[in-house]
Amino acid sequence: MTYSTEQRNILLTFLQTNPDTVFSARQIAQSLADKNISRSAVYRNLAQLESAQKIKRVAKNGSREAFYQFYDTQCCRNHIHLSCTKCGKIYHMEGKDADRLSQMLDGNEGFELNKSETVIYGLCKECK
Amino acid sequence: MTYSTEQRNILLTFLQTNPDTVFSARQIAQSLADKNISRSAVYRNLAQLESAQKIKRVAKNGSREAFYQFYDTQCCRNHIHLSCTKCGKIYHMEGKDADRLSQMLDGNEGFELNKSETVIYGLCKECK
DNA sequence: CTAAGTGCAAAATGTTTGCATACTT
DNA sequence: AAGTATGCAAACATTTTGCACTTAG
Repeated sequence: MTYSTEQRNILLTFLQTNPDTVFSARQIAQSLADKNISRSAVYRNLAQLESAQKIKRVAKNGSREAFYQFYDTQCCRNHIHLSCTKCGKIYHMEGKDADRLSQMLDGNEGFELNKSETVIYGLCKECK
Repeated sequence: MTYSTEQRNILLTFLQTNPDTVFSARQIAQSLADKNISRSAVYRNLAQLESAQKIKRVAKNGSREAFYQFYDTQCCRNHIHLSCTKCGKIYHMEGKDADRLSQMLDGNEGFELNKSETVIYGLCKECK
């Protein structure tokens, strides 16, 4: 069994409040510096929440830190994430478009897209 | 000016010989253990070759290591990389298909794809 | 000869772990 | 009471750096 602890809730609430931003563990720890949570609790809970699929870990290209974002199973399943390299915002590609993309890869290259692993990078409407 | 050194050539040759595989710095250092190149030269040359755009650094999802692969400017410009999560091979999505994908993102979401930053994950024809 | 690169060991960075203590159920 | 989580400090893995020495141009 996993307990509901103050620290876990602090962490999840923080990520939940910023669902469309990707944070490094360090940024998270920093943002919660005034809260009652230690560095190791941050790391352990990030790992715990990830395997509970409440948050998602993403690799970021220039950095060797681990990055995390809130992951709403309801909302994010079957979505493809578009990440703006300028403003850092995450966009969710809707079902029909996502399916078209998936079908296109499957048809032309015989490649079966893994939607939850893939992040597409570029510039969003606002930034370009 | 940058010099052509034995160590730099060892490194580049190794990656060039395995153009469709992604290696961590550690794996590279290990594979070159019998060659005349130190750990720091591996790291410094990986960085140097990356900024010279002869190799490409990619983030991999589970790991906090840096990964690198050979990057042929001639061949890889304008390609989208498809990475098989099972066998690890990299596939290059050809011009016409890549353009269709790019246009589709631009049209439906107003998102301008960055081809060289994006890696699409999934299962290749052979592995699925 | 000069600028750039090398190897080594030490430092820095980001993350994980052992352990005694505290909290949840 | 039992099982789980916490905080701290120490350990760890990967990468970077300082420095004296070597090599390419």
